[in-house]
Amino acid sequence: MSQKPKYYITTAIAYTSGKPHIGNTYEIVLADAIARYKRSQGYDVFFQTGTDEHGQKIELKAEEAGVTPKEFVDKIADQIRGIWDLMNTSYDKFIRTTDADHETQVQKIFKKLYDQGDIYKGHYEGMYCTPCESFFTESQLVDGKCPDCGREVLPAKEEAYFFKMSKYADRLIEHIQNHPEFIQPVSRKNEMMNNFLLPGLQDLCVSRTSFKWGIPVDFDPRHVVYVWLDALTNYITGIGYDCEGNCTEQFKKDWPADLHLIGKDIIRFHTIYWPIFLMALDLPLPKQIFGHPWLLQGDGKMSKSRGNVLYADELVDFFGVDAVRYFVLHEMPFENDGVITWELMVERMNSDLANTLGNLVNRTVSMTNKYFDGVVTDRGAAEAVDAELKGVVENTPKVVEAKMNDLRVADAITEIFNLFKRCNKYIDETMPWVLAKDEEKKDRLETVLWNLIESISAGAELLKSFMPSTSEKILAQLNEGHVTDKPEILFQRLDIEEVLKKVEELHPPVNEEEESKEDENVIDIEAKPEITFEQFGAMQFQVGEIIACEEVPKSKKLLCSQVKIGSQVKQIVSGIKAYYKPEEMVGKKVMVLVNLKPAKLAGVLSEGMLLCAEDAEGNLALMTPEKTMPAGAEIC
RNA sequence: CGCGGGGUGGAGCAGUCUGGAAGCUCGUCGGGCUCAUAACCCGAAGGUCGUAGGUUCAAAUCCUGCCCCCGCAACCA
Repeated sequence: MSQKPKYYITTAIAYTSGKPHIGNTYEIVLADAIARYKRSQGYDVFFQTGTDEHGQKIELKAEEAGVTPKEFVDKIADQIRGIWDLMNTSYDKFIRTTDADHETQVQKIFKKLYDQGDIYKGHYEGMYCTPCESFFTESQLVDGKCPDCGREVLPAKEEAYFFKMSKYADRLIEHIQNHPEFIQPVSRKNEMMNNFLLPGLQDLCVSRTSFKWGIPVDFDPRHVVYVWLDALTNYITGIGYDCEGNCTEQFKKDWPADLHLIGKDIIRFHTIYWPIFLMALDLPLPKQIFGHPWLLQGDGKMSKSRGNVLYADELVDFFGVDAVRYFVLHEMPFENDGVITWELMVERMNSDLANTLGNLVNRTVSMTNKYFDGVVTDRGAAEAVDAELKGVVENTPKVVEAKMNDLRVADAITEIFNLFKRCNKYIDETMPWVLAKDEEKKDRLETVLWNLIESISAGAELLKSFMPSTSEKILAQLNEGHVTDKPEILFQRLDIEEVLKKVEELHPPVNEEEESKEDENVIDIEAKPEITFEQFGAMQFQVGEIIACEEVPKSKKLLCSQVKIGSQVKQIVSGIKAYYKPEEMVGKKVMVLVNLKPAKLAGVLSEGMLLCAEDAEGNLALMTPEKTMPAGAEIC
């Protein structure tokens, strides 16, 4: 029997729709650092990660690629696993939602929840966005398009199973209020409570009939289990949950999870739906859910046309595995999004890794070789200056432990590097090269070097969880006072200009003109069904002159315009505040859909629609007549 | 009055709960040293702590108004 306390940590499972970028990779590295640290603290750690492989999006992508969905996800899952391995992450289990035992168990869970009345059959009606696999109500649409991706949506109605969320809401609210550590960072807690729990939970759709690539509902095979009941349950199926009661020993030991590490975008699903599923299954809730921030590109969002998408394997080619681990762990603050740029990485590489740490090891090994042929022991020639160094060495593990317990991984690393900085200072304080000139100071010199080796080794030991192979290399070079003949360069300094040049060669920048040209030519929108001339004729378009315009109070995007059309004036509200100022609207002649049924927007009546062109980024441009036309002129 | 987070030397952040000489990393400048990867150590310059008021012996910190940024929610005819 193991006496060690257990620690079960998971990452979110990665969606197998494409190659993961550095932001996705961050999560697994963070989890790995925590897992390794807990192991070093004597915990019996189980660390699970994996892939989420079902859904319509994958079905479509596979079709495009001309392969079966299974072939498609096999390839991507391999790729993801390859990157996790490249990053030297120590996961114990890589679960895939296409694993047979997971699928079986999800079917059983679905059935159980149905039998006990938590899941019921109803139907879903609304506008559906295929790429996002989401239904939206009419009112949620943006310009009649998907609010998430901006693409076309189609009206759809389908039979579906729903989960009764409201039944467990009170219990969940109570749990969250009684366990302040449950949602991390705490600022997210309020967001969840105020926006979702307190106003009342909607029932959650848990099945689909619109695609096939999913786990079939065994008692109603036209349905497949829809995303969250399939994906979230990986945390229990992966360690051997069985809802008929035959759970594995491992499940009994490891559940509930100690930490679900997830991105801040899916906090809602993990802090609301997941706990409620668990309540329905009569299982204890995970102890903590940490929604980590995102790692962002310095100059805006990643975009392939800008050639600035960062991938882990590419960064590893430039910097090496441990350096990349260091960047992502160190640059990520606890609560706000972190920024990562080539400049920043080179700076960290040079100043922290090469200068502070690498050079420290190098000079220590060199001096030990030079003065003592590579072997030193403690001569006991202590002096007052040693005490401060020793104090830092003794204290750092405690500080690191405190930081790690709060999941402040970046801070923990900083503490370790402070130890190395203190070592560099110690060298200047003791000036070994001066001691070396005086034969009588030989013992003191040896003691100084011994203290250094011991201190650096202690630091390297702490570094193990964050930069495992670097830690090993340092310990091997110092080897308890029997140092290597020649110091190995741990991190080579890099020249920022050269790096940027290479990056540019790797990703030739798309120049502005080409990019905009590309945008113009490249926009394809989903084709709508053909209409008749009569249908077209039903719509009345006219030129309107904007005679007044003001912002709609309390709305972020709306402008309210008075539009003169012929002899009448209509009030029209439009979502274009981000692109036009009210004063520049006045006087414009624009294209208006006049006979649209009036509606209220943010409480303001709108009696028509100003027509705009929209590019791929959602930028809008008003349509205006190419020659001067009077207000009210018909557009036909 | 939808909810929440934030605005601190050139850059990135800590400090705010529990008022009491404004701190860290990088960069810049000057000095020291030479064991070392032009690395290391020391020092300096640089901040109206978004803004306007208030409380206080004392405010980055507490209170109030306002401006700006960012999430979530709503909304974009």
